Amino acid sequence: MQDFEMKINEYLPLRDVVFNTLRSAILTGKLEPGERLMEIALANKLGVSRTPIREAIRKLELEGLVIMTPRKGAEVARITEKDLQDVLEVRESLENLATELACDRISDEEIEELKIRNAAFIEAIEKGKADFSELAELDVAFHDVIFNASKNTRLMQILSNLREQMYRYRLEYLKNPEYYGMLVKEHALITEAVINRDKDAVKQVMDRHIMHQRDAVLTLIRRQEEERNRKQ
Amino acid sequence: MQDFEMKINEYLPLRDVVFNTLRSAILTGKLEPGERLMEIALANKLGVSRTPIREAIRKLELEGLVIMTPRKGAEVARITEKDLQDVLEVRESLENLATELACDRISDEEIEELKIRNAAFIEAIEKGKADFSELAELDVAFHDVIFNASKNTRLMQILSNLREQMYRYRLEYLKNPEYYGMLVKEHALITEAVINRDKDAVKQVMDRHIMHQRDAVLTLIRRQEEERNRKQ
DNA sequence: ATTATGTCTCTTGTATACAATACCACACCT
DNA sequence: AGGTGTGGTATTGTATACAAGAGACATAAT
Repeated sequence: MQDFEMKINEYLPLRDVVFNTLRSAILTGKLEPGERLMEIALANKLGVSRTPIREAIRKLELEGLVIMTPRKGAEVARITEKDLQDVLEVRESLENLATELACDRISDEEIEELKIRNAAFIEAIEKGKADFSELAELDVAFHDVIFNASKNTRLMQILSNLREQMYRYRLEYLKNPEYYGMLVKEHALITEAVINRDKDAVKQVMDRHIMHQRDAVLTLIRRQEEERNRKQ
Repeated sequence: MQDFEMKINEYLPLRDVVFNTLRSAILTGKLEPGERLMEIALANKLGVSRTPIREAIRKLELEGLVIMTPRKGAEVARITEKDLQDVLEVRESLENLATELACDRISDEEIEELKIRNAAFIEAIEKGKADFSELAELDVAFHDVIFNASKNTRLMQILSNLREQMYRYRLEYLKNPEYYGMLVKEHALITEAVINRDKDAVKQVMDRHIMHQRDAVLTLIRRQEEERNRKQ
């Protein structure tokens, strides 16, 4: 268990603070897959009682980030290749839906926003200054504009959840500059297609975008798998 | 607050029993939208302490069935027409995905299962004996075969969640015999198309199936809305 | 040697006690 | 009359206490 700390936010209940803390610790790998989440240990570490810890774990459980076995406790969910494949299959379908809806429903302000985010992402990549998590955030911001433009709350919620499930892997993926050119080009095409409200074009490029991400992530997880096997 | 009781299951933690109890009370309307969920009251009613109640509420919160306002408490989420529209939009896309995947991946045993479920549903409708919730269950069982055949765990999970969000409305919808003929026909077509692994046909009929359901549910919720307005 | 059993400890599950906050009612002031 | 303040009460938030189950280890029986 790597170190992680709580950001204390005066007006958020402790359980939510704990929830956010644990969540991001899991997503960034500070809590490793398979690691047990022991209430007392976490409570001491974060300086609170077991109650908020437990309530936070309940939420993580429902989100699928931790697995509970009754009377045994919680552990960080292990993500298998199959899990990722499943997530990617659903994302492919829903990102498409979101982008098509965005074509119909995006407002002029949102179009401006999209242009700005796109430019920011490109700039960050080309200047090569941003670190990977900043890059990830810029990427998220770009796609969020499209999600929001779909005007479908439920869709946005499901998609951001699916995206978070893959956060770890996406981060690794953004560390590999070999993909940058492709990413920039695809974002540009997506932006253009959405602005023109051209659903066919959007579908094409979005399919490719997700497919590339899929390939990259799967390559990555397979490599990790191999390493793990070699270690044994 | 209508009456509802806990099914006591020896080896499930109380929090999960409470969670399931509250959840189905919400979905079937025994707990009405906007109703406050007060911990002590619920705890007394269900004969447990506040702790399991609170943990159940945390999960319902994440699922979107209750809305929390810090230091004020939880209330049953109000479902607007917009919410339903959003859910239906996502379902449309995902049911399609599931059925297409099922075409590729369905096994011979599952095909047999599908035929059986289809026949059972048709029989129940034609004999007119089953009550509405039985009918709903048979319908669910039919669609579940397809979900399972998609072999995508995440997809199955999201879809059954979305379906549950609409449970109330679907039940009303099944009370109206005017839809029965259409339902039976569509199920038959879906079965046939999946068996033939004919994705194009499947997409067509599934689109129609969901569209019809969408229209029915939206008509319904609008009628309810009017009634509510008349009452005031 | 292996399996069964019992005890000890660690951890979770549940209940309860205590703290803090929000809401409501009533009175008071303007 | 209307707004504002103040206290009391109801409800949530958090901590802790107690109960019970699961795992580990040791010991005894076969």
